[in-house]
Amino acid sequence: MYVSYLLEKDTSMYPNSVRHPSLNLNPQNFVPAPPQYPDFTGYHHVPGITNDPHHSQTGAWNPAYPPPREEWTPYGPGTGPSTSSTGQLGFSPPEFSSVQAPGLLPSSINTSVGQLSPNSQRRNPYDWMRRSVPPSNSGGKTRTKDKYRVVYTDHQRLELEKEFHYSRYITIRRKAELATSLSLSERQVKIWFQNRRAKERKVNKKKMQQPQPASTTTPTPPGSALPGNVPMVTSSSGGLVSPSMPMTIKEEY
DNA sequence: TTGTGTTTTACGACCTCC
DNA sequence: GGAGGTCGTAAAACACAA
Repeated sequence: MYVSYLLEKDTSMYPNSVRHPSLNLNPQNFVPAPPQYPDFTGYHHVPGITNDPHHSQTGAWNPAYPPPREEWTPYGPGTGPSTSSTGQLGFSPPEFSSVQAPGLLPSSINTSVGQLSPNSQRRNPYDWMRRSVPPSNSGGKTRTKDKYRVVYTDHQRLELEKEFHYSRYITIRRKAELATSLSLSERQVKIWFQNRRAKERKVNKKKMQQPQPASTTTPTPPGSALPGNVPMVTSSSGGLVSPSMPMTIKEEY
């Protein structure tokens, strides 16, 4: 997905991440950084995701992530008409920098906007930014109603991806915070994580079925066979560890 | 423009854990 | 029993070739 490519690609965006080196490790093995939610007494998350340790600038995505995708030219100025609004919050690019929860995104994202991707021919590089978003409230949509599926804004997805990269399993507290800051419901956040894990498993599965080329340009994080770098604490990804036993992380508190 | 394949939200069924 | 996990699936949104 696009957002993850952004995350994976632009290491400068999240410099010095403390997360990734440990993604394949148990939190206990997480050396340099504080363990993943070792207990929430150690995780002082302040409203406004920014302050959060893992979102802080001490954290960068490990370059071990997959190489940039050519078409990935993120954060261009959304040109389309549609950057409009999300069901929950409007994050049209202009708003993006002004309205967004302070610090939700590194400033580099916003500042770099126009610089990336000159490329623009058959496909507007910013197309992905212009997702159509339901005009109004996303809540309350059901399958029985005409429009039951909302499209999350890129900002929402980015933040979710960031969180996902930090941990495949979100804590209750983080879920609440994220939901609040992204104007999503906790249920949506939960489901997003579930779907995201499913996607990751699917991708990993696919990769495992394909013969691995001898060399790739994709640096692989230590301990991880997968560029997507999945499995950290958890067991479930790609069946690397007993897929049948979802690891319920009863974190926090 | 349209047809088709893929991705993204959302849900239900079922399972495990507390 | 409730919360949250996976798995499978529906359907909207999207990408892209013809």
